[in-house]
Parts: sequence; C-alpha cells; structure tokens
Amino acid sequence: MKRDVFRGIADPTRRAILHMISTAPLNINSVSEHFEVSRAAIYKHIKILTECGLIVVSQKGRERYCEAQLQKLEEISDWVEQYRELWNKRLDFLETYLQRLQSKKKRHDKRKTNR
Amino acid sequence: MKRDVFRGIADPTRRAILHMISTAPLNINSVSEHFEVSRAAIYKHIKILTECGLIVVSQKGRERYCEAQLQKLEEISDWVEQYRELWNKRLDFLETYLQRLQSKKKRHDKRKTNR
DNA sequence: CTTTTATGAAACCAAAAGGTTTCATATTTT
DNA sequence: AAAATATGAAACCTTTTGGTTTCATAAAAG
Repeated sequence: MKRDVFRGIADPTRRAILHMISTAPLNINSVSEHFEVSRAAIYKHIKILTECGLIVVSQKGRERYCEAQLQKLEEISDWVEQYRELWNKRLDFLETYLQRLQSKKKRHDKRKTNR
Repeated sequence: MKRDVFRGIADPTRRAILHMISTAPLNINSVSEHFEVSRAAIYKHIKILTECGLIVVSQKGRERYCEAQLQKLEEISDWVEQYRELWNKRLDFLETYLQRLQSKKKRHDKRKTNR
C-alpha cells in the first residue's frame, strides 16, 4: 500500500525509529529492543515507514535490515518551504511595527521629561 | 488540549485549510464552503490546528477569523533539517561511486578500441 | 537433527480520527 | 421583533491506528 509521508512522520514512535536508523541500518529486532512496545507493534510501524518510502528493507540471512531513506524528507521540506517567505514577511511586518511603537514611546517619554 | 504539530499537518484536509488561509485570514464558514465535508467536520479540523498552534482564531462580531501561524512550521523544518546533512552525504557517496564506475567503464572501452 | 532466533502474519481489542445530524445561542439583517 | 447567519457543541457512527497475543516458518547455531 502506498502511504502519505506526512502520515508516516506523524507518529512519535515512527520518528524515533527513523532517528535510530538515520546513521546506520538496523535489523527489526534490534530496533524493537529500544522500545517499550512489542516487536509486532514496531514491525507494523516499520511497515508503514516502508510503505511511505522512508525506509527500505533488505534481507540478509534471517535478518532484515532497515535503512532510512532520508531524501524522502525533501517532500516535507518542500511543503514547509513554500510558506517560509510568507512567515518571514509577517515577522518583518511585526518587527517594523514594534520599532514604530518604540520610537513613538521614546517621543512620548521625552515630552514627559521636558514637561 | 495541546497537540503535536506533526499530527496537525498529517491530515490532507488540514494542510488544505492551512494553505487556504496562508495569505489572508478567513472565517470558519468561508473555509468550510471550499470543502465537500460538513462545516462541523471543518470546525473540528480548525480546532485541532488551533490546538497545535498552527492557527489563531479571533472573533469579530458573530464571525471567527482563522489566521495561519506559519512560523509554527519552523518546528517541522528544524526536525527535517537535522537529517539534511546525512541524506546529502549519502547522495555524494552515490555520486562518487557512479563516477568511479564511469571512469572504469571508459578505461575498459578504451582498451577495447585499442585492441 | 534439535533448538534458537528473526521475522511474517493472523485474530482480536480499545481508543482515536474523521465524519454526520441535530440543537442551542449569539449577532446581524430586515 | 422576526428571520437569517455564524458558530459551538453534543450524540452518535464507522474506519483507522496502535497495540496485544499467538502461531507458523525459515535460517543459523549447537
């Protein structure tokens, strides 16, 4: 089944799995040992991660190694980046607004001390 | 209720809502008119988006305007960026590997033509 | 060959998600 | 004041999620 990568990273356990195998592949049992939940539960998470392309599994003897496909995160990155300009614009606007407020306050304070 | 921003953007309808209000705030009814599902369903999505800080709602008369808080996406961006170096490294590795394969092939071809 | 080990997969379960319809309430409009 | 509009919220329903236990199977180790 094909899956949405946004759904893939929605679960904290799946993000933890991805992090665990981000530098080097691990077999399924080794991954599951680091978690409280059962191996079967982790197996399902790995299945989902595979279905959305964030992991590739390769068999070696009786073990199956999970390798992170971090390039797939570009899809998330691209989605976020389309909004960066917008949120920076807003922050700039806020900044100039606050600066104006500041200088207005200074003028006001000055008037007060001159009184 | 406090919510996870990763869960917030996991649903395609919620991403669509966020996109719709990314440039200008809209009241809840206007948002829901653009979707097939009921207003109540959209209302719930907006509630979730609010709970994870991706939207701020402000009342004006009987209407409630939803404004996107796109800076909140920085959280997603930060998470993705921690892996960018890793995935670039892998891509570099692949590239040099392919280059070596290429030059090996060239030498091989040359030998063939010289024969 | 027997026993471990690593995994796949089925059956089952509770809670969460995503939806609907319906009704109450507060603001406009007319 | 009456009607229309915008929203909040409850009650209810189905599907999906995330989890469990159990059993089968294949490879590796003794």
